Amino acid sequence: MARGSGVSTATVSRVMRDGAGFSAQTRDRVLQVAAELGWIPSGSARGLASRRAGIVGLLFPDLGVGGPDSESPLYVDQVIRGAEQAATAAGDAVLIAATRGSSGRDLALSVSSKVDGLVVVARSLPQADLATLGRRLPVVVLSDRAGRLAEVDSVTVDNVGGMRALVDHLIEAHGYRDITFIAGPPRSPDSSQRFAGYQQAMRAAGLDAPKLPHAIGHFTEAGGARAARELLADRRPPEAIVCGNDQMAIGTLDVLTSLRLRVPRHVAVTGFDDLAAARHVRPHLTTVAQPMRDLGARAVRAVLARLDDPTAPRLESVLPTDLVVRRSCGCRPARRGAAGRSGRTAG
Amino acid sequence: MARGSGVSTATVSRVMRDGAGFSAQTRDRVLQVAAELGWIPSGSARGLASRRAGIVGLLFPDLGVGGPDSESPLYVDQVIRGAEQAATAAGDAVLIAATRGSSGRDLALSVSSKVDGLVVVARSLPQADLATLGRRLPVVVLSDRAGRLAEVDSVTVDNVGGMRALVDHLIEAHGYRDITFIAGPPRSPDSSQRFAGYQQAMRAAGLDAPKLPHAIGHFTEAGGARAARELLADRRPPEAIVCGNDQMAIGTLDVLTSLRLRVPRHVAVTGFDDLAAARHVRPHLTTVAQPMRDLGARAVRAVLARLDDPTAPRLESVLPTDLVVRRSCGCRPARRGAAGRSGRTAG
DNA sequence: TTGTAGGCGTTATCAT
DNA sequence: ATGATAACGCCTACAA
Repeated sequence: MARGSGVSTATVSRVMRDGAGFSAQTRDRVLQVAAELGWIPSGSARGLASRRAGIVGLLFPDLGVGGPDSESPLYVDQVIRGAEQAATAAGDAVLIAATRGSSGRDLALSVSSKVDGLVVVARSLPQADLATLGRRLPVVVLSDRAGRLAEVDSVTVDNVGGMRALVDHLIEAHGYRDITFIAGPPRSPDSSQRFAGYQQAMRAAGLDAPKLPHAIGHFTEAGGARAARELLADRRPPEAIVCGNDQMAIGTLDVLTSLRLRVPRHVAVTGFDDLAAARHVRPHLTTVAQPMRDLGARAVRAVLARLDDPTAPRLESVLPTDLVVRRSCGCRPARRGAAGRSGRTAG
Repeated sequence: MARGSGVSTATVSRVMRDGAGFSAQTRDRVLQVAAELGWIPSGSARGLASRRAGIVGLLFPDLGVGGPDSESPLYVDQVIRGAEQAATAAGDAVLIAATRGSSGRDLALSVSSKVDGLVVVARSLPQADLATLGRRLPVVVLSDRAGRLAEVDSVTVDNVGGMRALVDHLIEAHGYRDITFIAGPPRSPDSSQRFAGYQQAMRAAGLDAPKLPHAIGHFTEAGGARAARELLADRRPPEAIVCGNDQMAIGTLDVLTSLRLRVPRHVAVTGFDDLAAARHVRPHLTTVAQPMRDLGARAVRAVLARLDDPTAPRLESVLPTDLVVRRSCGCRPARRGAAGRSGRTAG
């Protein structure tokens, strides 16, 4: 009827949705009255009627459950930014929630009720729940091939190829043969894929590849430091220490410094992720860049696409990684301004 | 009626909301059927009927508009995490959206329709829009005293006291008198408050305080580097360079290194924020810690509180900051394990 | 171009 | 403890 102006709710609705079917005059009138009244359409009512909330959910893991220091993998921040960008560009919004320990299932249900689809970052949820959720609404898993088993779409990164390119570089450009690997959590898909890439590179060069990582660093700075300390207690330093991510590499660098071992002169060190910290740490960290923002953006787009076409074949997108050569592997610094990137990995 | 079990929608509703008024038997039955069907209540319908979406919105600025490199203040990530934690703890969820340039108003409206209340980070929105929004739903501004003018709640940080404590330290503990200030964007409230803190400390020590900052670094690493380069082109290095945030301090460190000036021997350098990078950079950065997560958490709680009691007096919360003394100011490193913190600033 | 009216899936109020 | 039944505020044919 009259939202204050003299038109029907239908007309107001048409105007507010940018649809067609009204005169410019009517539109101006409606818009003006709305502005005067500070009136905003109700998202809930709109969502109910159109069965589309205009919201995509993003679930990510919060490890170190509980305390104020609870922490998620650092790359999650970038994923969130990428997701936000893609969603906003599509006129949607993103809802975020961190699953903490066993409360994950309840949280997932609560979030599910508010969104049209879900992006689930690796290790946020047990696989069984993924499959269940996937039957109710579009679900895209990130950095986790569990999607395949749960039969939902997935967007991942070429961990194997990235790590392989990195280790190839250490072997070919620097001639290292004695290369130690510090892994992340045993059950992390990212970690095991990266280790596989390391094994492949070693074997391809005719070197012995261990069946298991030399140490476990849990993807944290402290964990990496602990792993490095243990490694070096046993034996003389290897030629290179390859870490499963940047945070562990940073912890390793600290330990080496305190042991008066110079990097890269005495030992080379590498990471994975290319966090901002990789450029701040000394020496600058040679690592593998993941397109973290793009990961988030693509996952959101995949959700939106699935909403449009529920029958499309399952998506299994693998994004390439980039080898980023800096000083910690033993390379000389590039000239100022040179990017220091190379070796884009195929998807 | 029968959602598959044999009870009315009313009963299902009661069970799903954890309310009372049903037998344990009925509850189990409803829950079981729901699980079997994979049924989840509709958030939209629920929101419409109860006029409560269970969602809090978070608006933050995305500067460097446009390109894939668009970037927000780094502390925003932490604010988001804190907001998520507080919201989840309260059974709500948080919706995030970055305002990019002039599209801010539309985005704000779109988000407003989907949420019960809004947290608005400084510089996301023109002040006029803040006031307008504030009339429609609870709005809490973050890091910006604009809240006062717009008559909405605000949560800020004691920028003045934090910077003052830092500069006091430089003057008293190190005896510096020639202290240069690199500021952020001219219209940033954070920046001008920090400059004011610097001025206060200088005057209190009987030193000359400039009316304007010696240089402007726009809160970015590149901007800080540029500012440092300009400063040092003119004159011999000052005893200390105080930067308005950590990112500019990091840029400044790079420039000093490339000019073969040692920090802190030749020049002391300090930051503000205590980003993770402050501990990675060499030398470790003396800075002022802001409780960024807490900032986000409190803002969300303020929104929720306002929802409960619309008539409560306006909230103007100022959180204390912590002086974090590391090596870049000239202090010797603390013993391992010592926190290196001191000087909590009053609110 | 505009209005009318049924329906979206809950919650909340009354009954029973 | 449970059921029936109006709202809730919008969208979407359908009609004019």
